[in-house]
Amino acid sequence: MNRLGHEVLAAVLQVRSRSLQVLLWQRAREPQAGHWALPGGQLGADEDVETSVRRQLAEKVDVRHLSHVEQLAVFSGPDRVPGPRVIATAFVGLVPSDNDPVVPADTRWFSIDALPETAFDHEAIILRARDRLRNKLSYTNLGFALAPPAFTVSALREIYSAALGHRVSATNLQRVLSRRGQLTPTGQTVSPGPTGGRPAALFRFTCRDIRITDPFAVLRPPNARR
Amino acid sequence: MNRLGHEVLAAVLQVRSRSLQVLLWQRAREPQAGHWALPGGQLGADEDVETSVRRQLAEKVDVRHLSHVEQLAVFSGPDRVPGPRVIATAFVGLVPSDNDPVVPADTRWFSIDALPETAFDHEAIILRARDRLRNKLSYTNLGFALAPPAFTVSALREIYSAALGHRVSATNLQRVLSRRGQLTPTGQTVSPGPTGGRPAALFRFTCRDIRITDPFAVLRPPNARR
DNA sequence: ACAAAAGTGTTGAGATTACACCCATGT
DNA sequence: ACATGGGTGTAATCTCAACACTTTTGT
Repeated sequence: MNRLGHEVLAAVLQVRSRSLQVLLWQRAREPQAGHWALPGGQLGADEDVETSVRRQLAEKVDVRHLSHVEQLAVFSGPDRVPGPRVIATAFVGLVPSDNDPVVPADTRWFSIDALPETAFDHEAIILRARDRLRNKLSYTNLGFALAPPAFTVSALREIYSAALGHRVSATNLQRVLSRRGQLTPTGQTVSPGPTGGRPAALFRFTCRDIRITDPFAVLRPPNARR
Repeated sequence: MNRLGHEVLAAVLQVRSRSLQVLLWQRAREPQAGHWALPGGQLGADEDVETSVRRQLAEKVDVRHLSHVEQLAVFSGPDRVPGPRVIATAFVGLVPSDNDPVVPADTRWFSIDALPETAFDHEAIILRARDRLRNKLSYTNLGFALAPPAFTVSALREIYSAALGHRVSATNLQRVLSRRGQLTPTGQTVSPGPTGGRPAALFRFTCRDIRITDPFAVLRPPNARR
């Protein structure tokens, strides 16, 4: 049987400083020393790819910060890395924006809009991960994975704006998520800053497991009223 | 380096006799002789997974019949097949419903609602493929991959009904697809059957490359009217 | 004429954006 | 009082399902 190397890679995304950022580490050795790479590593003998990626990520970030992990795609070009062939299963990982996990010295966050020189095919993986996130923010409750446990609508607006790459209206964001039952008020409020203003109510996501909240409006079964 | 077997598998789907069917072949040898399996095979040394799956499928169906092929997911449980470990990259393949490709003697179409005894984890792959197709029919133009080059709205309704698993109204199907610009009239009509009726107009899909036709209605950029 | 199948008109429900307006707090 | 940020009311727009109605054919 033809036997091949197999690695898992993760694009770990977080909204930091109002921009969508990805966690990368700088390669110390050839090939491509100095280039920035996605965390990951070789698939172990007794683990599936999901288990493996969580194990590999533990070397870069405290896995307890990861609010969501999902498969993205296989990258399998015969020459995607130099040397012996390695197939990669790529993942998206998400970290809520209030966390600031400790990361190793060779590891940094980069805004996806200003990536450094990346290794191999990792830039393509990062962009695919970003697109996946943007799509799922629209039709699932995936916001829970980017938001802190409790938040104001303004704070949530910042997160969505950064992740989607365009302005989001706080008014309408609250209404859309509320209608879908995604937001639950905690009952608490936050006192306004020194400049005044009405105290903001704190919310949390009703459900912290991914689910489709916007079943596609078209071509739905007859008489399937929500 | 840890080296593993890697195979590609495809759930080739087609609407036949008003039901969504999948192409399976019957295993002649152990393990699981007699069970029905997805077409596929070992990844070659100099091909990526997309290339490989098309090559493997050529042994079962004339590849020219395939209107669309896309990655589905990686299946990587360490014991998903007996013997040495093999990781599978699974695909969805689609065949337009007017084709009846010649298939080998050990190969048959099965309705997804009445699967035979399947091999390994292939049933899970088939069901994932079905769900992927159903979702994409709603928010992309993927219907083109199931429909013949030209068709009446009734014929298209049959195809969508079979693929989605529920009744679809011809009236509303035509309106939704037309509004999205997916349908182009050919100008031709089909003469009615012996029972009479108005002649049906023939349509074709405007575009035969997959694209998202229903950009998610929510959380779209400000002032982005279509 | 009548039945059959195709296609159009129309209505009502629901969702979403944009924007005006009201609310609660700090200075 | 007034500025500031938070939150609600509401109108205009779109989309879609349902169903009545019209059109075009064969018998």
